[in-house]
Amino acid sequence: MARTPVWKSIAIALTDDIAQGRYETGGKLPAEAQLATRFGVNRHTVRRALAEMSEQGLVHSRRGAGVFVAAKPTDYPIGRRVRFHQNLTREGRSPAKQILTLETRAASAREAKALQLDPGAEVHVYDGLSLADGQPIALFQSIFPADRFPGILDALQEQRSVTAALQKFGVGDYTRIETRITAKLATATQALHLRIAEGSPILRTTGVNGDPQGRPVEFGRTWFAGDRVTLTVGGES
Amino acid sequence: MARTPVWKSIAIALTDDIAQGRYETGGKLPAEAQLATRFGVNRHTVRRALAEMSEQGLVHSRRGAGVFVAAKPTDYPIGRRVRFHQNLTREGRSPAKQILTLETRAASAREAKALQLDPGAEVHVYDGLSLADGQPIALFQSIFPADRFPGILDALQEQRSVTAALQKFGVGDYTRIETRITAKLATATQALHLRIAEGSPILRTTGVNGDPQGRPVEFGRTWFAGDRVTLTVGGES
DNA sequence: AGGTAACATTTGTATAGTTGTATAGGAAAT
DNA sequence: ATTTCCTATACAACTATACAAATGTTACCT
Repeated sequence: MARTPVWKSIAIALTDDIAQGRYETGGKLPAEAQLATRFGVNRHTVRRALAEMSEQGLVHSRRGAGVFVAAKPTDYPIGRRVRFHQNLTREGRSPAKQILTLETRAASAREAKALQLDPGAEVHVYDGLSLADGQPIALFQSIFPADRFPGILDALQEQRSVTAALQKFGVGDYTRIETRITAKLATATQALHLRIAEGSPILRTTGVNGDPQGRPVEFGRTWFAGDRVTLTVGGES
Repeated sequence: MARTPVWKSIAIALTDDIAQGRYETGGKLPAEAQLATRFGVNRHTVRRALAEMSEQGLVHSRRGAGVFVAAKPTDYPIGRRVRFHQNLTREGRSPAKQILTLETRAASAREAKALQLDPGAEVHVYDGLSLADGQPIALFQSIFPADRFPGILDALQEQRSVTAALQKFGVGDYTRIETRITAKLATATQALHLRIAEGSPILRTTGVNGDPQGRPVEFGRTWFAGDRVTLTVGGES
């Protein structure tokens, strides 16, 4: 008779707790030490159970903070119009953006080409972090031509929304000109922001948005946490 | 596999930022709290990174003010001609002098001997602070024979430059007759002026400058902040 | 103009809590 | 005998929170 290991039954019990809604998604589980006394076992045994659940993507832990119930993977449509805020509210999730850095610098060759600028022209750069229900979803970098959008960084600082900021400059609508998607591994800093392990899979998309006249207005790069996002293509709306 | 600690990768990222010139030397870094949100970690983790960088002399912090990019150590040539202003402008740094006290008093035995004066003769004393890019570099004390340079204190008060002041009295050129260098620990008052910790290493130089005829015109003592200055000897120009 | 008081900002310090990792060893199943 | 499961302990790394201390800024009064 192969008895089920203790840790497995603990994992089942905790999984059930989550399913029953006793711990809400995104919420914190009791500390490992507390769970250990609750189940009357050593902390390591609880850890073994949590490791199993973590591997299944049910929970994720942050050193020093606690163990959290993982949110469901996000479906993120990549169509002609990509609007972060819209994408998430449609799914009933609460989006948020966090500014990491705002700076102005000379464009790299790659950036200048994408935006059809002279090499070395000035660009405004917006580095940020996208969150859904408080959980990091993606890192992004938005680059705008400085001469056409002077002071756009101030607008972004106030509202954080690219759509709203561009509207201030008379760009009421913009659509994707080009999108590329590749797979990468998370660097240390990326992993830090996205709260994933170093070396976890990352979806990187590179895209250029243009105004109705076809002039490029934004060159954007986005790094999605592969475990939390599913990109969907097609099915335009 | 020993993963690199989070604080280390932050220190590396910040060091790189400084090296890339994103934060100019002498300039202020974002507040610890801001850096913490930018890197998505707790403030203490940022502090750990800053502590490492501070130990390496890359930054220094002032409570209530901020964290500043430490200026690179200054190469200060001690040759036959020591000109503070020249030394720094050659390195592309902006020098400044700050007067602490100007007074006239009787020379001590040591001072009288160095200047070849009768014991108890009157001397003018110029206590001041040298700065590079706004950062304190050294405390100094310049002593002049009062009978030969009456009213030199007024000249110094106007221009603060020893070279210019001596020129007013017909000393167009002067060179080092003698220089001594020793190491000390900073006293409380010295530390205050130099903005270093009490007990930090201090380079003390004692020197006598003389006119072309070999007559001593100035007896000077300088206390350099050991962390910020490297004295270089030889390689006359 | 100058001083002063109040306030907000920022770094320094202390304490406690939480997860991550390493090591060592006992008990039970194969 | 060996392997797996679990316990026990200790320490490192990071978080969370609160408060102290120094600084810079601004408003206001004289």
